[in-house]
Amino acid sequence: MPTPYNLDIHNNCRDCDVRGDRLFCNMSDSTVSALDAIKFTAVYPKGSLLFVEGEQPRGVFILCSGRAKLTTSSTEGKVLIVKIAEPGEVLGVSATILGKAYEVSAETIEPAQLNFIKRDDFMKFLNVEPEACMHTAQQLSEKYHSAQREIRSLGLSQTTGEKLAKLLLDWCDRGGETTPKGVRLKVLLTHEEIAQMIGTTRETVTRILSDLKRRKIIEVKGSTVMVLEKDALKDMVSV
Amino acid sequence: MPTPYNLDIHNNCRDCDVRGDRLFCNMSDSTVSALDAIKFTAVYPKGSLLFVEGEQPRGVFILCSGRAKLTTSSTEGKVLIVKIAEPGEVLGVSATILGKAYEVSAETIEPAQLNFIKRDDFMKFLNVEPEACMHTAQQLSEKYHSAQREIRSLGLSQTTGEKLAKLLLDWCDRGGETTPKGVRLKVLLTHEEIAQMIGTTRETVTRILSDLKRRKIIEVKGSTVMVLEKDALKDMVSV
DNA sequence: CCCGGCCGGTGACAGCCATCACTCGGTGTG
DNA sequence: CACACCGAGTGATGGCTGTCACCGGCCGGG
Repeated sequence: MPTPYNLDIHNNCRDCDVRGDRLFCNMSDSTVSALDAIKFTAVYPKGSLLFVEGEQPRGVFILCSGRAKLTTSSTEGKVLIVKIAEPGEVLGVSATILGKAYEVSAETIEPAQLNFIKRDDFMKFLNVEPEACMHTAQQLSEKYHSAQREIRSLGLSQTTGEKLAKLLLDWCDRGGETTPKGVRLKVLLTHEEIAQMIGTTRETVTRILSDLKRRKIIEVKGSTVMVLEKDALKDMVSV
Repeated sequence: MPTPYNLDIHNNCRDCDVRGDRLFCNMSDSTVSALDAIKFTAVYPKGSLLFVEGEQPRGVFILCSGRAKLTTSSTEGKVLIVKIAEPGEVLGVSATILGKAYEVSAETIEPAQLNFIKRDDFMKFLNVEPEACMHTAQQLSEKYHSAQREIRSLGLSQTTGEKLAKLLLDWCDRGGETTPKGVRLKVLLTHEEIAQMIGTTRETVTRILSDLKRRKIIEVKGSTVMVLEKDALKDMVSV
């Protein structure tokens, strides 16, 4: 049976076949059943705004499949992509727990399935299910960890080239496909979005990528980037 | 009776008179007693290294009194002060929970009292005491929240002046003493350290502060800074 | 088929700021 | 008292990169 957006939909967390791979969802049957009872599953198209920076927290979203970008922006309209969230992550936890406004905005960049849990239900869930609370603490630790990496990269990089090199290396470690020639990456972001990830402008990204091409460190064909000289990238990075 | 470093030492968390004010420590008597059983209290002089970035996590430190700076540094030796931790904060939680290396270094900048809890004990504590787990999740949420603020400031600020203005405004909201003339701040950091907080150089900090003085936005006398025109600072900030 | 919009590529230019190199005053120490 | 050391202040300079401007290619829609 075809499903919307060609997603493999799991209506029931208990029977979810990828549950074991997910840091948060990997909990005992009884806890997951409790989760099933309070969650609302929905499939969102690309570009859906899940929540907006500054908004009072309505609850949390568990990203079952698809990816979402977390952004923050200045009053001048400049946008910073804080993170690309992957399946398994829980979005909006910290704001929900603290009862403070969401500190970032979340927007799907692919069709995505999400489980929404209302704030009250989620808090009760944490209080009643110690295992859930523990997994939430882990999830938050992961978030803090990756936020620290971001801070390091933004604060310590000397040049924009360094930040971009670091980003490419990150991608190599994450979704890279290693080939004899080098690491092949699928980059589904525009130069504009890459710029927003490292806090610079589109033109600068274009220029640095051109430079890397000229120096035969990378090759670009459409949306695939082939990293030929990973070591050369590493040499550019001091963070 | 005089105590080392003139600190008011609490050997016993249960009888601690500031417990109620502390996000983490504000727990039921039974939970706090369990905490008392596994903690090691010690007083550290200024400049003590509690843990170092990259080190495997030994456990967590609860900051009872005094402040500590959390730093991260590049291979080139450039240092970024990620945060000044205040009493009540728990340091090293995320690394301890994940079992990954500490992502920052922690160093006391004043004489400080800390409770150390070994990793195994802490993890058991979280598993056995749901209330502790909940408070840890809150603590982590706070940490994530402040990390996000840092990311915003580092990534979205257009100029160094903007970052410094934002830092001054932060200080006004935190420890500022409001007077008819403006907000009086005690700045116990050197220009060098301020530079490390906003990812710039000492010279630039000196220059920007001089500029603010010339424009009569601030006055500096020794280690006290008087903010005369808070609004002027706000105008400099778009983040 | 043409047109508009989005994305990528490039050049010119100015401005911010990191770097280097001094100076100066205060503090502590031998 | 001389000296070292640290923090602060300042000038000169060069390079990175943000900004503005324009062009070309691609794609989808009328």
